[in-house]
Formats: sequence, structure tokens, C-alpha cells
Amino acid sequence: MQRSVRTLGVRNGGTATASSIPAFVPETMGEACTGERCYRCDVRSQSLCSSLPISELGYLDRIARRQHGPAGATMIHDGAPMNFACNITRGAVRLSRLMSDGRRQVTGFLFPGDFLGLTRRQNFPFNVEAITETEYCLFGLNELDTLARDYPDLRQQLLEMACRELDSAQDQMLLLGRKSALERVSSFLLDVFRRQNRWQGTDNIVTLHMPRGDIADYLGLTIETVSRTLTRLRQDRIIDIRETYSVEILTPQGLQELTGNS
Amino acid sequence: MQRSVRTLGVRNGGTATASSIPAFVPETMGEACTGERCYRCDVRSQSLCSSLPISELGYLDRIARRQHGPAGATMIHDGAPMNFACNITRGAVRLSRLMSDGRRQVTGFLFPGDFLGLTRRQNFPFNVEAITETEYCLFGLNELDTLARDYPDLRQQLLEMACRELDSAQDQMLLLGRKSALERVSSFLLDVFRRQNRWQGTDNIVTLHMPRGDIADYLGLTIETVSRTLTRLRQDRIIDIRETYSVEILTPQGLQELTGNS
DNA sequence: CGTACTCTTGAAACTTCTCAAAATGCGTGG
DNA sequence: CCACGCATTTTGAGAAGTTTCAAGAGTACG
Repeated sequence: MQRSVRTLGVRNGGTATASSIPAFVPETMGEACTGERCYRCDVRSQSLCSSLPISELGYLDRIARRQHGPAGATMIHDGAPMNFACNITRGAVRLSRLMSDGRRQVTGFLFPGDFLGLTRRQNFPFNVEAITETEYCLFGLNELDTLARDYPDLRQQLLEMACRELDSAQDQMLLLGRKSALERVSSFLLDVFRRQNRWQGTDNIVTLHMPRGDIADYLGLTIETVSRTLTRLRQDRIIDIRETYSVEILTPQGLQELTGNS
Repeated sequence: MQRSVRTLGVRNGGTATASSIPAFVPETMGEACTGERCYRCDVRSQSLCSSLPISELGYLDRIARRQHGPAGATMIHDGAPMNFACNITRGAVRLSRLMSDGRRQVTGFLFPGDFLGLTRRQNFPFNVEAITETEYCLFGLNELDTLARDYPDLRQQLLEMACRELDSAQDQMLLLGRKSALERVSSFLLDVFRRQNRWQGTDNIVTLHMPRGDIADYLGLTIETVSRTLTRLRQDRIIDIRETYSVEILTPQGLQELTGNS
């Protein structure tokens, strides 16, 4: 049986060098950023704001509790009561499900601007862990509900966010169920690249904000296979691995063709 | 490279013996079924109804367009404009994403009572195909929106349905990324079993409403591996394959232990 | 400058896939 | 009602891809 189970402690607590992973600090998040204080990338989710009138943004500020945590910290344990939502404002976060024998599936990564806690369940069904040093804002669900009652568009916005997540979850199912290792890694690199380019310049540098183990558990592979595949992409002059966490895409088109998508 | 690409025509159009697949006809769907005509399993989604006052159920009836189609029919093509939602009332339906070279990932199965079209996208991001003969109801999104405007709970209900789907999508990601073939097939059998037992008696018979190829594409395996795994489960006296589409679970606990979940 | 961790590389093992053929099941026509 | 033909399912053997185990290289930090 194929099992990639390693010492659990190492995976969860690899905090020693975790600080060397570059934290994602967006320069600008959307065009509405103002100099002194950027409302959109601060306490509020961009998606959230867009469905509220300006007059309510102050309320959103008041109900938000700012938090920050060190790299490696478990922000939310699987099964924790879900009475708040969360908006990432700095750093990188991973969502994961764990099997009892230690096998892990990373179901997603969150970067600044991403929102967590769309669902209305009793408990969180996954672990939420900080990969790098993180800043985030908590919103009590009760307060958010109050807001949602007055502004149906907010609820609609939440529904649409859930739908986008569902869509990308199904893409990931295709990746995990039918793609080869090469296709998975290629897809992943382009995916991270595109998410970063939402906010930042348009050079071809992809900054990975997570160690190889997280990538492996996200792609349903082992660390070794991820590493080997990256090496192969480098040898084939598709990418250049400038540092461990910094990859340059030499031929975006070539990488795209390796993803298996069209 | 491992690729399970077979003649596309066979997979999509295997209508010759498709009629031999047992269609799912729920005897009772929830306790609210009345004799003469079961409102809940007819035109309306149970989930939908539960958030509406009785007085509006008539409206729901009026805006619903009943449809039915033969086994093997493509109900909705990937990319089709999404201007309606859909409630399955009879039969079995599969949702699938296709890669350009023919590899397929089945992202879900729909049975009576299941709802389709939660998302508000321009186009459907997957294929919707009838496995067996099917009956379903279409709701125009405009009409549904009108209803949702007056009843915020309906919108909340839709959000919760989307969240449940998201949750099960993440479970499926764990299955596809980290589970062995034996664990996948065991998980699948128990999953179908539990979904059926929502509505029907509590014997240990699982009726599969889809051919092996659909199961394989759902579990990220090949037909042969699914077949071999079922054979192994039979030899180990975990299940009994009474007919191709009818499996008896001899030891539910034994099967549960093979799923890898705790 | 050494230690600890992660990442990379190599070789062997294992699981699953591919290819091929036989068996089974179903619908049709005699 | 039975035989035939077609499609699906099962079974077998070999091949391929990924994992596992193991060791070495690189990097960060005290």
C-alpha cells in the first residue's frame, strides 16, 4: 500500500526554518487602495466590501478583531466550533484534512484577500495552519449575520464565493483523479502564478509560499516526486529554480501545454 | 504516462444496455410524503421547500418545468448557458469534467432529491448526463431569484447546500489524493449505501445506479482496478456481488474499517 | 562554523495501469 | 423459449509511474 506517512511532528511543527519561507505581502490589492491606509487589504475582505454601502464599512471595521500569529501556528483545529469567519491579510495559510494514520491532504492555500468560513457548519471540517507569519481578521458570525440580514447582496456575495470555491474544488478533483505528476506540478505552478499576478507585477517569477511537503500533499504526490518533477522542468528549460521558493517560468506557453488543459 | 483513454463514443453513448441499469425510484422521500401525490419528491427539491412557507409552494409548482430524458442523454453540455436550476426527481445523473484527450473525472452523482445549479455562473462548468432514464424539474433562475428576494431563508438554504457540496468535494479530494484503491472503493460503497438509506429500507443491499466506468472515473481508477477490488472484497467476504448492479454489504463494520476513515 | 532541517538524487519495490482475452449479461430475432 | 450478437465485466500478464527507503547536498540559524 502506498502511504506517505512521515513523522507527524515534523510536518506540523516544522517551525525552525519556516521563517525563511517568504510571506506574501501584496503591494496593492485592487485599485481602491489609498496611500495612508489600505482599507481593502486591511481588515476587510475585498469580496465582502463590494456588496456593502460605504456607510457600513465602519461597522465592518468595528466588528473585526485583528489577529496575527507566527509561522507554523495552528490557527484553527479540525473540529473547532465555527463561530467566526476569517479574512487573511498577510502571509500564507493552508487548509488540510488529516487521516488517522497521518496521511494528509491539503485542500487549499489562502493568501491575502482570501476569505475563510463561508460555510455554516457547527465545526470547522479541516485544519487551518499558518505557513508563514500571518495576519488576519476575525468576524463574529453573529455580527456578520446581522449585516447580512440588512444587505441581501452580502449573502449573495458569500454564495458566489462558495461557488467559486466549489468550481476550483472540482478542478482539483480532475487534477487528483486523472493527471500525471508532470501535469499536476505544471498546473500548480501556473495556478499560483496567476493568483499572484492578481495583485502584483507581471514578471514571470512565481514565489512559492509553502515548502515542498505542502505542495506534495496538495497535489496528491510525495515530496520526492514533486522535487523530481521540478528538476525535470528545469532540465527541460521550462522553468528556472532561482531559489527553493522562487521559480521563474521561462516559457509560460510550454508550461501551459504540460498542464493537460487543452 | 498512465492514461485511461478509451473510445469516447462508447463512454458517452453506451445506451444499448444502459436501460438495464436500475433507475433510482425512491419509495418515500422524507416523512412528508402523502399518498396521492408526493409534493416533496415531485417537482420540488426538499431542501428548497423547507425554507418556504406553505403558501409559496404553489408558486414553485407553477414555475417548474417538468422534463424527462432517456438513459445516456446529455442533459447539459459543458459550457451551456446557465439560466436554470434543476431538481432530480427520478433516475441517476452524473456530473463530469472532460480533458481534451478524453480523460474524464466524474465529480459527482445526483439522485432524486438532489439539486443542481446552486452556482451563479455564466455557464455550466461540467457535463450533466443521464445514466438511467431520468425525470427532473427545471426552474428558471429569474423566477427563483424573485422568490429568493422575498425569502432570505431560501438564499441561506442555497448557501448551505453549496457548503455541504464543498465539504464533500474536499472529502473527495482526500480520497483521490491519498487513498488506495481498496480504500476508495470501500468508501464509495458505504457512501452510496448511506445516501440510499436516506430514503429507503435498512437492509444491506447497495444498488449501484452506474456502470463500472463511471465508478472508475469517479474514484480516479480504471475499470479493471474497480472490478478487481470488488472481486477482492467479495473473496474476503466483505461484500457479496449478487448482480452487477447489486451489492450486499456482509459486514458493514469490516467495510468501514477498510475506508481509511478512523 | 557546526547543527538541524529541507531539498535533491538514486535504486528498488509496489501499486496501478495497459493490453489482451475470456466470461458474463442483456436484448433481439428466430 | 432459445440462440445469437453486442456491450460490459472479469481475469491475467506485463509495463509504467509513483512511492519507499536511503544517502548526499544545500540552506538557515545559533
